[in-house]
Amino acid sequence: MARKKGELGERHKKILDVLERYQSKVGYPPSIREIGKEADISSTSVVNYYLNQLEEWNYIERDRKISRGLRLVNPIKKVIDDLMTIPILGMIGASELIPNPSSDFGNYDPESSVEVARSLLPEQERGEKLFALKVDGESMIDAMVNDGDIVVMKAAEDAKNGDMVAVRLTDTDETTLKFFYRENDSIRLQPANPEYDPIIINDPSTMIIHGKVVLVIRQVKSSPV
Amino acid sequence: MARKKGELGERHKKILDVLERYQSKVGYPPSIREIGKEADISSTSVVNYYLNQLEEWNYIERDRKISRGLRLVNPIKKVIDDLMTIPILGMIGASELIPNPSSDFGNYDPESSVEVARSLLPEQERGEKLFALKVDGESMIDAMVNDGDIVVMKAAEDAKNGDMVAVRLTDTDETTLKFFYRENDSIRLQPANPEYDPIIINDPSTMIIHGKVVLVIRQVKSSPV
DNA sequence: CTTGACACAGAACGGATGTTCGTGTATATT
DNA sequence: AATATACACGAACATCCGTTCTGTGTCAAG
Repeated sequence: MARKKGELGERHKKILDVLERYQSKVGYPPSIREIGKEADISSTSVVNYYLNQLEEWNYIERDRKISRGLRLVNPIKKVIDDLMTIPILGMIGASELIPNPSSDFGNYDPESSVEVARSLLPEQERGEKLFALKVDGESMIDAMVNDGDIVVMKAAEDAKNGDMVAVRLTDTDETTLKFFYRENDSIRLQPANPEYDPIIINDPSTMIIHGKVVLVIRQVKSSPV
Repeated sequence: MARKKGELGERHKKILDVLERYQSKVGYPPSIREIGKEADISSTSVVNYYLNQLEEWNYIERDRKISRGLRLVNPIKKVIDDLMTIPILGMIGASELIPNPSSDFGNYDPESSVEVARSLLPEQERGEKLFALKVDGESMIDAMVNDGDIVVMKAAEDAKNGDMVAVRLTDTDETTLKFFYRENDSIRLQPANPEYDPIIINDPSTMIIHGKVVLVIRQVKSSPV
């Protein structure tokens, strides 16, 4: 054989190079004819021939019958994994309602979203659908969360022990952030600041869990005082 | 003039959202018919109509006559330069010394660094040389900063009113985070939590400013209690 | 010398996809 | 009322583009 199986020939490398440069320069993948032009291959079938091999060897992925339906396996994943855009769905405060996060994805607004490096998120939350809320007011001081802080959350109706959750207490009609503990016959909501006392819930129906807190971000600008 | 500048209709937002999701999920841009399907628009001409507007308003770029020949304007820049890797140079705690940040910046260690989206940082700090410290212990509760939090800072020897600074008090030998105010003949260090009292410094030589706090990040995993 | 695997080219086919046009419906403006 | 404008639909059209088929040349093994 002219080339050991699994090793890339000149044209394979050239095509991969074209793919990478084209994608990063133009913003979308090249067509077969464009690849041929860049890699000095006159026939579309030959380009197709090499693309099939590159796919088989797992250098690229192809979507059949789709124009420009191919992508590099490595770089794309990197780009996707690096940065997450998390929408800020609303405010959270003393007597503030949280908008339903499960409403469809019609809420695109570049003004109200935070970008977070995936590496900042806990391992198991990186693939989840997250949303963010901006803290309004100083009612969450016992959670060590300040006015203006951004709280990144995952929607949830239930929680495990030790999770920090956003809960709404229906009798006092307030929303707070607390650590969640299920005890014998009650639920203990523990503030992050040990100087504050926990809340004991005996009737679970007076408490609604909105979500689990994943990340708190405080952008320090200038003093509020 | 088609419309008031900067105002996006419902369908504009939806299309931008589809564009972003599709691109980041699939790896190449959607076709006009695919956009229509995702955004509940039945006619290709209507999708084309909105794409033309989005192009005119500089939200996207289009290459005519080319399949899937469109790209978002923002995300490309996002990938290139919107991620900062900030080194974690050490701990900050009750009696902990802060290593000199200007010493050796050369030791790149992926284990001890945080990646932060530039958009999270205040405008004027984005080009600066930043470093991060991990909070050790619960001595900064009055600054509403918890054990394990990551504090992103900029090195500084001086501060302006309203800045949050990391200061070391030489007489009590402790390092804390406080809002900085220069008053008549003294300096007032104000805790972020209003329930704590400020510290008044009469002798400036007993206080060393280590840096200015830019960002606080709290990764919520499980309860410390 | 065959044989067959491999690399390559060109052309033709047909589906995928961007573009254009005719039409319709609100709403505001004159 | 008449006109203009923004928004919307669907069909027809012209390309764009992936796929497939036929054919050529090379080279090593049988």
